[in-house]
Amino acid sequence: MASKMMQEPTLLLLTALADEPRHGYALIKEVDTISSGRVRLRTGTLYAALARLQQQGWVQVTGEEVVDGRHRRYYALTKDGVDALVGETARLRATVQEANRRLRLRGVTA
Amino acid sequence: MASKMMQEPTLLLLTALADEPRHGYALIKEVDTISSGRVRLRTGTLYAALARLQQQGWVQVTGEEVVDGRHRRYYALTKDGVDALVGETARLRATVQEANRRLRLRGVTA
DNA sequence: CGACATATGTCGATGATCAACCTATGCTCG
DNA sequence: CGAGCATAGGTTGATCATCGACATATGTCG
Repeated sequence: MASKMMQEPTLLLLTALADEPRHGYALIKEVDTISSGRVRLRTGTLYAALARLQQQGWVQVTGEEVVDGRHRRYYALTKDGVDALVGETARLRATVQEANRRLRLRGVTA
Repeated sequence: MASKMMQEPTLLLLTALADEPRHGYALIKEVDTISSGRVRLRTGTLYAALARLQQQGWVQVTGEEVVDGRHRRYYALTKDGVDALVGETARLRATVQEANRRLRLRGVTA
């Protein structure tokens, strides 16, 4: 399992869930913020990803509520989800370091 | 252009080309090394990616040679390719930092 | 002679994301 | 009071990078 690297929307989604549970619409705005406006999660991407991550056991629904007549469903990272995010960031950091090391060899200041 | 994030095989491919030009088969082994054996570039992925990156202007063929009766085609990063890699690593580093910051808020030592 | 490393490539399937659409409520502005 | 926007949930078909399998050829080792 989990042999293939996650894509940027998924990584940002897990990052947006890393500190506390959030509901779908809040995740879209949070990802927008985290990525400095670069990534706007589409609902198609979001709900497909949440369904997939739940099936993988990385994310789970922790509650629902109605605020001002609007329904909210909250999602949270599981222990496995936290582990996955920790592992992914470690691997990415290593790759980024290696890329920058090679760029410096070439004379590029990264 | 270049709105969508590159995937891990592409990132590793650019990283493998970051210090010096390499030929296809050498890129497969180099990516394997960089990723500590985690990512084995399939030739389907490699040559499709090289074709795509050439069309994007990030990679170009810099020479060909025959060594021990075997044909080698060398690929290198262009200026745009270097810029793309620098930008990508900067964005990834920022996301990784943000993910780790949130994980620490949760009490996870990343 | 058979197997393996080196070297380049093609092709159909898979799957994550995108773009576009849908429903519904509450608030604000004119 | 009606239009438009932000909030909140979702589905569906298309796109495209990657995967897995296959194809071809040479040099080397046992």
